[in-house]
Amino acid sequence: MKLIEAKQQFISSWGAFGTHWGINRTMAQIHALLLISPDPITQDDIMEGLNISRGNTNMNIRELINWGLVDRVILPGERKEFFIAEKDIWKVVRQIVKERKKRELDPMLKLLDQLEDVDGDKRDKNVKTFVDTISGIKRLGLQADRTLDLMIKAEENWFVNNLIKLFK
Amino acid sequence: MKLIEAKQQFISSWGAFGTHWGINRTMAQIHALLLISPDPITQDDIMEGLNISRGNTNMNIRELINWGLVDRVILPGERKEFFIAEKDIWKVVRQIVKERKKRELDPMLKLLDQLEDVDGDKRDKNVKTFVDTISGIKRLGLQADRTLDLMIKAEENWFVNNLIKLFK
DNA sequence: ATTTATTTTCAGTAATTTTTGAAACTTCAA
DNA sequence: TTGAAGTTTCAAAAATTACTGAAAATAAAT
Repeated sequence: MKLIEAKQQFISSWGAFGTHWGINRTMAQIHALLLISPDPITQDDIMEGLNISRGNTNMNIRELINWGLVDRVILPGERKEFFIAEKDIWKVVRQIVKERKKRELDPMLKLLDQLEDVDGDKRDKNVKTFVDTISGIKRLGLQADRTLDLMIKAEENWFVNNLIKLFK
Repeated sequence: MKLIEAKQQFISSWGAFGTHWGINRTMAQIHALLLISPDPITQDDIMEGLNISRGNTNMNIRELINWGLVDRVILPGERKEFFIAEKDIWKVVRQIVKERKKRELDPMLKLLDQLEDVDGDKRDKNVKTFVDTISGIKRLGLQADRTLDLMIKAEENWFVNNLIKLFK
């Protein structure tokens, strides 16, 4: 397969993949393009590479920067801004885990705390089922929380090697 | 907080949560409603509980059944079909992991295999960056694949206890 | 067989999300 | 300052995704 063709394929698939995980297609595609670009590139490069508008490009780059996956770089002598993605995929994953945990898991746990102490008699099976469900989810959530925290701190090899040892 | 209010809150939040993970809002809400229902319920119960149409209800129940999260049950003497959700949240998570792995991770790994042997000289930095990116993702994907396979097979306590030990 | 209850399908509609592009804003060099 | 280059914003349009409801299909009862 030719490089140009493979790049297209990768960008397109990465975009489709993103949509299955609640990430918008264009954002994932910009990320893909940056991942396979050896050097920093500009907004115009991205617009051209993906055939998208300036506004769309700008918004999604900003979002990628917010997620901590992309950095703005200023090249000496250049007027335009350039962008570059973190290439170490393990760091990328840790960064995504960190952000999603903060944005989703933490608020969910807070909510579950409130829901857990609903009024009513636990002998009422409606109350019991509700409380049991909420408690079960909370317990799982707390475990995920702890595990992910440790994962975020861990070094790739340390984590992976241990997992391999553990499961072998 | 009153039970009825807490139920509403849970259903609504579970729906919102789902949308962040590529699951459609209604499907997640139906799942939530079933999780907190002590006894099996009918399509009409769901329609009424969530204020949605028959068609929508039917489609999303079918989807939940496909995901292995909900079962159809026939009650003796009843004409209508009833539905019930798996209540053990650890089983639910394993089932979701299993399905998403099959639907998303496996195809992605297959694609990466193809993309990895792109034509061209690795001394060309465009080729090198591309291949390195693809290889990095593939390596991570393979590790995730193995780990998740073991997780799917594992018992809750076994897995969690080991992780806790590992990270302490 | 016919009627009645229930489930499924799907074309059309509605809601939501994403994208565009032009105007406003900012930055910097002359 | 002024203006050219570059960036950001956001209302409107387009695209995508989800939902409705009535008709068709299926299943059970008489």
